[in-house]
Amino acid sequence: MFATLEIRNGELMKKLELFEENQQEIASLAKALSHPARIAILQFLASTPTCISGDISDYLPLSRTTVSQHLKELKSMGLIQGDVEGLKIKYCLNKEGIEKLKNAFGGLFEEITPSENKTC
Amino acid sequence: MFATLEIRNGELMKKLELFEENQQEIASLAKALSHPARIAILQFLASTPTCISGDISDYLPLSRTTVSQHLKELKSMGLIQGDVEGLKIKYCLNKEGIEKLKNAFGGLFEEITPSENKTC
DNA sequence: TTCTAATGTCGCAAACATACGTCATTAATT
DNA sequence: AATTAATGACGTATGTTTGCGACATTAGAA
Repeated sequence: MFATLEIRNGELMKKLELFEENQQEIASLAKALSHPARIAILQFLASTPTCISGDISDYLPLSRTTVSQHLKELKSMGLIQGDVEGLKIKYCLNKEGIEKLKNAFGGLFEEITPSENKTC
Repeated sequence: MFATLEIRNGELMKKLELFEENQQEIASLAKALSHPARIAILQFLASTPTCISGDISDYLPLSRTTVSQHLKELKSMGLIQGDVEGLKIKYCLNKEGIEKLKNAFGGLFEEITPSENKTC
């Protein structure tokens, strides 16, 4: 369950890579949720009746450039999708990604439920 | 639901403070989970039959100092507790903290469930 | 009281994240 | 073809996180 030091290609692995796939996946997903702007974006996309085109930064206290970066991060984690439609881009939650997110955290939460009969 | 620019004490607020309490809380909890070492620590604490004293870094590919910092972070978010017992410290999951974590994410996950009948 | 072991704190360096202005690209409009 | 509007990419400044060795603190053992 817990990683030990390894060498690969004659080089020391990056510290992050010394953990399990499972641990890395959850950590990555958690990182995607670790900024209030990204939470706000997910909530906003969920709250609209259609996928959104147009400037999401109108709804956030951040510049368009910054929001664009947060969108990119959410997209790279598969939590949202952006479909090009002519000059505009329609942003939407990505069903599979959100499902993956829920499952990953669900699994973790089961794993880390403190047992009742633990002697401390 | 979405913050607008505000001034407080004549100073510009920190960007992070421009978001809702709710969004900030989830983001902070997510940040606590955003490193594989911290996931591994939570899993490890959950997996032991008693609370753990002794060097958790023995089980992780990181130095004692680094692990100590990760423990501090988890503790500051209330996810674990460390009870001093003489010279040793017994680390344990913190029931209330884990509960809070589950509720926060549970709430978010409900909120961001993509609706079936959305027109995209 | 001195020594030792368990643990935290400090300070640094390197890596990474955030925020944003400016520029590049491209689709539609004139 | 030239213009405009929507958007992403690039560069950069500033702040935050990570990782760790060296030092400090403290409880108990000798």
